[in-house]
Amino acid sequence: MSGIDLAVSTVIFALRPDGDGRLVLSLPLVRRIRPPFENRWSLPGGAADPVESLADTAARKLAETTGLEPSYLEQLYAFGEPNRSPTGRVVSVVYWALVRGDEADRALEGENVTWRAADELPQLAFDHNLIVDYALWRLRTKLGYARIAHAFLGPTFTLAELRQVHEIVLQRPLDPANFRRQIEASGTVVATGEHVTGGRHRPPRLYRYDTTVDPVDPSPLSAAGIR
Amino acid sequence: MSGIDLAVSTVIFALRPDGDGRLVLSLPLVRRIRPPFENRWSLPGGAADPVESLADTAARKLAETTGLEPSYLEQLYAFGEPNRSPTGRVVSVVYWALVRGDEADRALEGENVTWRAADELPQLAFDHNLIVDYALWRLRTKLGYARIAHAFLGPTFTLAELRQVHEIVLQRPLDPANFRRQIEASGTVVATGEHVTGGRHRPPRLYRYDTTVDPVDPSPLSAAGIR
DNA sequence: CCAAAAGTGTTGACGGTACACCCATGC
DNA sequence: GCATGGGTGTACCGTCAACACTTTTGG
Repeated sequence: MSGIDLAVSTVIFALRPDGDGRLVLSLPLVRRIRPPFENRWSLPGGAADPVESLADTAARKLAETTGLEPSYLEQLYAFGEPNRSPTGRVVSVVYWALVRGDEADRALEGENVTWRAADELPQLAFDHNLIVDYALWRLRTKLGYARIAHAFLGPTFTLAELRQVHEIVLQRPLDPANFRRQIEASGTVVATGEHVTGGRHRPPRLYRYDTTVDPVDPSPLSAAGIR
Repeated sequence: MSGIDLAVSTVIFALRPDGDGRLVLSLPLVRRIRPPFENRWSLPGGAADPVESLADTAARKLAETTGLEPSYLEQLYAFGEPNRSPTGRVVSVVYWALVRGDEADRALEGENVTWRAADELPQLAFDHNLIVDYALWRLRTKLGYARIAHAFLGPTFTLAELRQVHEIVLQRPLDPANFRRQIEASGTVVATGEHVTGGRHRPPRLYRYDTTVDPVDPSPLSAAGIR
């Protein structure tokens, strides 16, 4: 009708072990099986659904390609430059998502789905490299003021694990003492009272995210239930 | 084709004098002349253009309804809830814009276009009240960390004028001394060397925005030339 | 006891706020 | 001179980075 195709894509972040067993910020890519950019890797996505909300479509595509559910999902940007697809006008509403590491371990992977380190991506189809760069920038920026790192972890975690998430995403070491105080001051986590034993050191406390407070985003959109 | 209509709308902010001559944060609304929401006020916008970029469409619609050019334009959000229009599925990519006050004085206004104070809006069509709330939140938040207030002013301005912009948008008084130091420390304005005479007080310096530094947004998108 | 990581305490630099005070102009 | 706003100086306070130090486990 309007001559413009509407698509939904998602940048999916997870922390996965690399060859050496070290956790790396990674994302899944899907191989394009038809032109344009045939055989090139691209972001998971597809045509917008006439009935679903855009966020639901993003979550569904995420589940279809990875078998996972997002623990965090947020709209990134609507990309609509006229020449971004050689086949015609396409406007892509892009979301970004976080998935838990223990879930990502059992993620689908195969001939047409691959996980790659976020900072070592091949040349992707369309403008998807730019999109990932922007999503990375948003993730790193938002980690500074919103408490979303727990979305990479399970329901309970130690502060050392939470700090490791920050360190991997931000790519720099953080002072354990100061990190502890910042998190405790934010009031977003509560101690479960349990401890983790088995390490060759003092047993750390277990925490869980406090769901009763702190919406990550105080914007009017979250109040309206829009993600 | 997909059964989804793609629209572009814009929240246009300007500082305009109210009845008492005091500047108020205002925005233009257009009267809907057909169902749904016939005769209701709504945001300027229309169907996405197959050839133009989304930002260009937003700027063109802005010019068509107000006769003005935006001094700042940025994408706000893509609204796409399935039930936001009673006539069918519509996804609206919404932009927000700032226009200069001296331009806004000669803005078009008539039977089907009206300017209203941003915090005293009537009930608008569709979800446009929510959209304006979000745009207001973004404007106020962004004013705190990005130097965009000059977009409301002419090419040269005094620090008192710039401070007044902040005070009106943020709706609270600011300390002139501290405001001066913050702005000067940001390095985003330079003194022209000229002064404004005629006031019953010491003549203030004139400043202009320093275009050589400080992109308002250091995100990868602005580096790629996308607004 | 030793190693290692958890957790606490202390200090100094920095940025923002409050506010006293001086400057330059019109009347 | 006086009122008015422009512009400067300074003290205080909270936040954060740096780092010394204590605690609790496994071996």
